[in-house]
Amino acid sequence: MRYSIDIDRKWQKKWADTELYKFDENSDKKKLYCLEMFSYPSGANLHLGHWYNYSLTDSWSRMKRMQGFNVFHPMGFDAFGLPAENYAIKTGIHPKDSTMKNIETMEKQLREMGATFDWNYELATCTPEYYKWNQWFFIKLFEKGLAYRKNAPVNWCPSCNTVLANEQVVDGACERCGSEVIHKHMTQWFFKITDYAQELLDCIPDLDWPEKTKKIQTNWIGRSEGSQVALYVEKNGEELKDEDGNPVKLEVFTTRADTFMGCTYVVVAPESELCDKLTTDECREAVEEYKRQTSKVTDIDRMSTTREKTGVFTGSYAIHPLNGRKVPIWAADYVIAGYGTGVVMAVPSHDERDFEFAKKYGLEIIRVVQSAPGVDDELPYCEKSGVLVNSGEFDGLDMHEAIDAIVAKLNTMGMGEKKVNYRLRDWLISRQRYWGTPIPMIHCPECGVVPVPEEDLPVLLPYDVEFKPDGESPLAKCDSFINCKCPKCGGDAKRDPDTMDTFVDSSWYQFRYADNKNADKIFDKDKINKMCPVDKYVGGAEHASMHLLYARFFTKAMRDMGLLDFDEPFKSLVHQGVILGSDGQKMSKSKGNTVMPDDYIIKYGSDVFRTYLGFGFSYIDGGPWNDEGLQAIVKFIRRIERLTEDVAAAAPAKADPADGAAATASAKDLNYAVNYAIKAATADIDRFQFNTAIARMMELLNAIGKYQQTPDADPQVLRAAFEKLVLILSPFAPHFAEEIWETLGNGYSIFNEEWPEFDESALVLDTVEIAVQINGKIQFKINIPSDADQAAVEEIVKADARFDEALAGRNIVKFIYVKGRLANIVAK
RNA sequence: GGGGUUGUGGCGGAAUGGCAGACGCAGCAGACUCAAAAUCUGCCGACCAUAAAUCGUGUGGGUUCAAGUCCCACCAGCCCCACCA
Repeated sequence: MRYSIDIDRKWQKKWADTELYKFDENSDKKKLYCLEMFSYPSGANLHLGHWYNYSLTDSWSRMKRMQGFNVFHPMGFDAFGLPAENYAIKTGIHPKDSTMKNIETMEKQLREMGATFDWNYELATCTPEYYKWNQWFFIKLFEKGLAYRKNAPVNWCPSCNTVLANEQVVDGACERCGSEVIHKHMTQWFFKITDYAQELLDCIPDLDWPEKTKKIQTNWIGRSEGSQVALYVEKNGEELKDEDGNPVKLEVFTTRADTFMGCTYVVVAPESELCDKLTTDECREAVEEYKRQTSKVTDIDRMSTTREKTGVFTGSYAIHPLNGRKVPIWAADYVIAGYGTGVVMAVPSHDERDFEFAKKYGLEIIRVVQSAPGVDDELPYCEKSGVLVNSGEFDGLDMHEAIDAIVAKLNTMGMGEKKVNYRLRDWLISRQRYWGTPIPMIHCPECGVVPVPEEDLPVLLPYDVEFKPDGESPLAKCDSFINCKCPKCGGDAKRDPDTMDTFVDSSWYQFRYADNKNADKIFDKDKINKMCPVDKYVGGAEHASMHLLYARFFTKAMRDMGLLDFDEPFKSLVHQGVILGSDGQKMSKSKGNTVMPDDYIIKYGSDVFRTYLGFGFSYIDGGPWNDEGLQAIVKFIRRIERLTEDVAAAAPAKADPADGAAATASAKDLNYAVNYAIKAATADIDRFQFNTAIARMMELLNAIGKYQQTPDADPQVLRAAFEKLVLILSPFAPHFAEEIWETLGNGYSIFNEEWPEFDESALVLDTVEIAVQINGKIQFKINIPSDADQAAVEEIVKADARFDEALAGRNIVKFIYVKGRLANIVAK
């Protein structure tokens, strides 16, 4: 037998013909839902990242299948998105055509991987059968008040006259034409994920997720406990009032209400509506100019504490509610509209950014906190401890008491309260693009915003659309799409011209898989409760904050709508690492450092490639590509091939390595090796540590080779050990293992065999070598009975002549024995 | 700027706080061979002629009987930051 791609093809055909991996919804085995993050069909070929993620997660799920789980393992495509549209703009090939073609190619390649996907459950998000339910759910969210419209900035290229994605903005310029990108405000749809901020936070500790991912989510939600305080506004010498004649209040969130008496100015985000309202006629021109400047700066740069602060006076003043001080209101870009209330109280004496700004613009600086009474610390003094000064009735209070006292006082005036703020912002889902789910809303001049009636769904994405960028959403230019009748009044109306963020598609696909052909419902509740949540979810760590949070939000919203009965979509999560180019850089076509899996598959077969991916890297860390180690697997597979011939020649009668154990010492050694390999490999595969699992298999192969060399080797014992090796290797080399199984006359299929169990008693050795240390330094090694207790070990060690020599007359202070490992003697 | 993360032989990488370098790749030596390939055996962190000893997990501190592992500071690299997916 000689393993090659032909063997891959032989078994792929047989698996397909016999529907070996067909999922049985009615099985009474325990359900296990194993899911990899689905892929975006951008290029025509599967890249190395897909292979790394999918092939090895498939190995994991193959083991689970052999362990007796009813494994649900579907695959599909995240098929809407910007790249297909960009490709279309460049080449004229319609996104639907290129996407469908890419999906076809990728499906074929995924089959060539030899994975256990059941293609009956496939889905593609760009099909009306799928996106209909995006629209349906959008309307449900709208009905619940969880979808709403507000103004938000977009990146705008004034030259191309179009909206740009962040990735299309390179150093503040349009990637196509190089013009300077500005921020433009548009009315857009948001999902109110902030309603779930607290629950999203509360459920994190119970998730079986990587700690770092939990940390990222916790920080992303960013709960902070503080206070909201308010100031009235004076504009042109008069109190500013709203349309109803009520005084306008500037609401400010702060974690440092204790410093409120030191507030000497207030800052508003320049792009906010509030800023426009506050700006006086005299200052209008300067503010407008400043807004033009800031519209070019990214949020990340704006929040940087090292960047030089800039700002401009709005002409209005805020009135401090406690001391009546009239403080100027400035517009400055270190405050961001979408963040908190978009207004900041500035206390230059106790905040670095405020201090820098105040010094630059000559604003007043008043110390209100001292580290201890009478100590004039250098300003800004930002430590979170101290006592108050220059704060009238609050002088002398500890700053923590002062927060309570000041907020309590403000509260009696209706000007402040304790408040929890979250860094998390609502999810902006409108995209001014073609290749996505149309937003199922109608804008009627009479009735306002009206949802499309459920029976009219899906709102189909039209095929013939001009999606070249020229200033409008592509759908807005498609007359047959955009013009419609209002479902309420029947009058002429227009559809929403935007499409949804593709993260909407990927926030609930994990549920649709389980009921992917349901034409009547988003999914059947009983079915989803039975099949979901996902038991093991595997994908890139780059999704730690957004995709994974959005999917959790959708699950909770669906639960509250009664669509399903659990709280979290993904019980257990693993992130595979990133395989970089051999230059240590991220792989990209432009850098020319990509690796094509197909080249290796053709040359070595998919099993060699998969096993190498498992062996050559720490799965969770990834690392630079290097195929030198591939030889390790080539040699490993060849050795097994040769052994197969030897073993197949022996009688097929089943024997256990343990049977021979009583007979010979060599058989006993082999039996130990078999059981150790099974135990360790099983545990390692379970925790996605494939490199050490395969290392244990190599050790077992070495042990089998050694046994084979012994003169008294029993062919049946050899065969039994070899079969165990093939079984535990089978998840990584499925075609190869299937071929061996057939060669051995063991029938079809090896994947219907049970995963081998190990025998703990075979792992108990009579003696064990331990290290003897004095004060932590190794002196010598010694064999002891493996069941010896500390007293017995102490006696054995003390009786050894080497011990006296090493002790050199010192006294024994303490004797520590770590079972089966070492003895450490503390000596003085 | 904020958040996350990594740092171990020539290389990929192992190591529940317990003998650092498992398992391999590459390399070196030997066996087999007319020869080569393949295969098999042995060696393979530094220092050192060799052995012993000593040193050794980015740097500097600390905790501990014991630190690659835990804590603090620093250095270097990588990833993410809300319109890429």
